[in-house]
Amino acid sequence: MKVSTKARYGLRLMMALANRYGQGTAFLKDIARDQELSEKYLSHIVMELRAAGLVNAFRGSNGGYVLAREPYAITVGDVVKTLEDMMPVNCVREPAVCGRVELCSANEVWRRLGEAISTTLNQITLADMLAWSRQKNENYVMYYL
Amino acid sequence: MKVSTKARYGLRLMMALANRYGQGTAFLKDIARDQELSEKYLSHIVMELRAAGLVNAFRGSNGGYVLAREPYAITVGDVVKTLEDMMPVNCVREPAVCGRVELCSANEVWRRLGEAISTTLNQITLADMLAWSRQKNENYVMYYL
DNA sequence: ACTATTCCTATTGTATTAGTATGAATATAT
DNA sequence: ATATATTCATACTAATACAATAGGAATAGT
Ligand code: FES
Ligand code: FES
Repeated sequence: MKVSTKARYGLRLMMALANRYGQGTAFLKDIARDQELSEKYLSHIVMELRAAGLVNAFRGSNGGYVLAREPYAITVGDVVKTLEDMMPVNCVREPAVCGRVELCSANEVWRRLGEAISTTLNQITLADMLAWSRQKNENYVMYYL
Repeated sequence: MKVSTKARYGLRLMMALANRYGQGTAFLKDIARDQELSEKYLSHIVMELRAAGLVNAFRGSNGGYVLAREPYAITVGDVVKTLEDMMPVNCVREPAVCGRVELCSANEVWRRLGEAISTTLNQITLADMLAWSRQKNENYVMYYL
């Protein structure tokens, strides 16, 4: 039960964009360098985020990416669910997978788990994360002064 | 973010034992047949459950397995956490994995997610599941009479 | 002794995930 | 126009984790 690196990288990418929201587009190249991630791999990820309407893309020289909405209007759930399936088991949505779902009590366990996961991630916005990050950064700087 | 089949099978195995709790030992062979799972594969799983103190084993002819505690005293969390890691990301427990955890706000997201997962699974007992299952079974039988 | 079970270790198979390669399409700037 | 810098699209390869099997040793009843 691990979240994929795709989702983790995707969230970091979104945070990089959130962090400079309002300051124009960012090149994938720069984000990849800053976050120390493969640009090629990130390009797959950002394309999915674009298809999901979470970022806007501009092609050509001086192109780049921007967040499609303000940070408070994008949740971690939005990001994660476009990059991987947040339902921890298939038989909740497709009862056909396990025979005799009517009799299976495990099904209810996984349904509740799925609900807990999405509830948790849906209630954290990128703006929340920005606030945490800035607070952490303050403490960090203070500590090392 | 899927729960492994190991954990899913393990839970079904535990439910099979819970369902006949108080009626002596069960052979793995029979459980495997009833649940339509590979006995070989189940044998790995049940060994881990035994090592975790969730089932007791008896060797030799007329051996078998029994639940180590009463169904209300075993949670789904107990079962799942012995069969896979319930923490969805490594850097929560081992901050060294990602550099600069102090500055990373994603860390807090995964910490909360891990908490939601274990809270959810820890509060469901095998007895709860038995109750659901019996209720479902009643409805099922009624419906098809 | 015989049989039926659990226990142990090693190996193989399979699917998913992670990452790379290559080049086309597109927009800007000179 | 041409050069350049970016995103876009598709195909391929590599690495890892997961699922399952194989073969036999240990153990305990009959
Ligand atoms: S219906 Fe899928 S776990 Fe039982
Ligand atoms: S510290 Fe692990 S996600 Fe940032």
